[in-house]
Amino acid sequence: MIPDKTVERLSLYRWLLEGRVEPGTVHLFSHQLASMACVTPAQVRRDLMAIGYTGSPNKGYRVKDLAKSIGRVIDGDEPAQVALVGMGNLGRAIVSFLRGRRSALKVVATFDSDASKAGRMISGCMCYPQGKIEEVIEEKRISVAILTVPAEAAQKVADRVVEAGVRGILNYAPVPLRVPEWVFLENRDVTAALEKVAYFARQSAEGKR
Amino acid sequence: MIPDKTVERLSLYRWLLEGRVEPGTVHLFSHQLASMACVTPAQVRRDLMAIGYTGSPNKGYRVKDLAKSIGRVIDGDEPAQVALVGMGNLGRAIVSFLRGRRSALKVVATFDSDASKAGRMISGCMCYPQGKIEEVIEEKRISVAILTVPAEAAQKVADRVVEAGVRGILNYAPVPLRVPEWVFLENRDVTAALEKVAYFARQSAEGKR
DNA sequence: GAGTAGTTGTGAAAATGGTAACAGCGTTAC
DNA sequence: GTAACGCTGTTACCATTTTCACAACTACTC
Repeated sequence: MIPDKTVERLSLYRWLLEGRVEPGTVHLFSHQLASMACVTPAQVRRDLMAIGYTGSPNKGYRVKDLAKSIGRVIDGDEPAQVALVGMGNLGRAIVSFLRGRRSALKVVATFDSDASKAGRMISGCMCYPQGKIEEVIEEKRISVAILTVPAEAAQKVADRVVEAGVRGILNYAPVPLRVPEWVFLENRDVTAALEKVAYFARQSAEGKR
Repeated sequence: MIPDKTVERLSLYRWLLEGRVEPGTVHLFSHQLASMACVTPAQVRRDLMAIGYTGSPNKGYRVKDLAKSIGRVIDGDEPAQVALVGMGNLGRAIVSFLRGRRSALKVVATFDSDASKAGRMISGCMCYPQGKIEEVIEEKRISVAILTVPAEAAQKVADRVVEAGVRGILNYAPVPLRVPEWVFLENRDVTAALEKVAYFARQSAEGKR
């Protein structure tokens, strides 16, 4: 099992390799990739060790090969199907954002409690009424859900998507969720992140005084 | 210095204490707060130790006192001033979201490269042209910046806000940023988060097969 | 007043994540 | 041919974060 943080960095490495590299570059050393990703060379080598990719001591890593190897590990055989629940401002922004990026991950369904949004394409994706969560998730074999619903609704929605078969949740609602231990949960509360940044910014400012 | 993760949880505890508690509750035990926050009781006690708050062995923690103590540590004396750069879909969504929440953090300025947005109130906050970043940040003593700009622009904007005096950056652009070591940086790349969740969701699904 | 139940605060251990150091190996220089 | 160089893969070490376990304490009971 590859550690949490490593997966995140691998995703970044791949993105860098797919277009952020000097055009025409075939080989790359760990220190070059490290510099682009703002991490140490040792970190890069260790991360690549986790996926079993091996470079040559004198050429480094083959850009295309490496990107493909990372893809095999992260994406697996077929791309994961993703649903997003809660088409408020944040939900729509995320859907639009993801549509613009090449990724093996596709948002194939969105849901909203507002019935007037149902049945329409919003931000390029079909929006269903919330009553159809179970039906659509099962039918489309959706395994990942993004939650951008109000705090009050989050736990109930989480319970429903888990019950319907979702194995991973990316939670933007500012509330902790209780999920079974086999469901992977990542919290992305904006307020908490901002308070953390503000706290350390202040620490830094006080240190300078 | 309080550790990174602890600050995030403290922020959550405070939010829970300020309204998610059974009305009329005066005292609270660590296991009750832990249950609400979905962490272990030991974790709660450790976190509170970090801010030097101490409860009574038989009553637990005083709800109001604790919330206030956390606030003193996290917020400091005066609330931090926040700027957001990049009023695209995501930027506007975040500004709206933050406006709706009680928080010591106020977004007091936004910026966009699109000149037609300049000088107008957008999502309830004054939007300035990007040329005024330095001027406005210095004038309003802004110490925290949220970046929701395209990947290509992110490093340049980061350099400018740091130069102007910002000490903490919350980065939503999907690109690693190089900042001086005294600037606190938190990355919130949506794609990376989603790929991570998808990876572990798949692991979980394969384990069950 | 002594005993009991239930909690806190904290040292010690475990787990997790990152860094440093080095053996091994192509490649190049001479 | 061989010595030297520079990089990789890997191991051992270090730092940070979480969990465990338990002494100390307070209220309550009898």
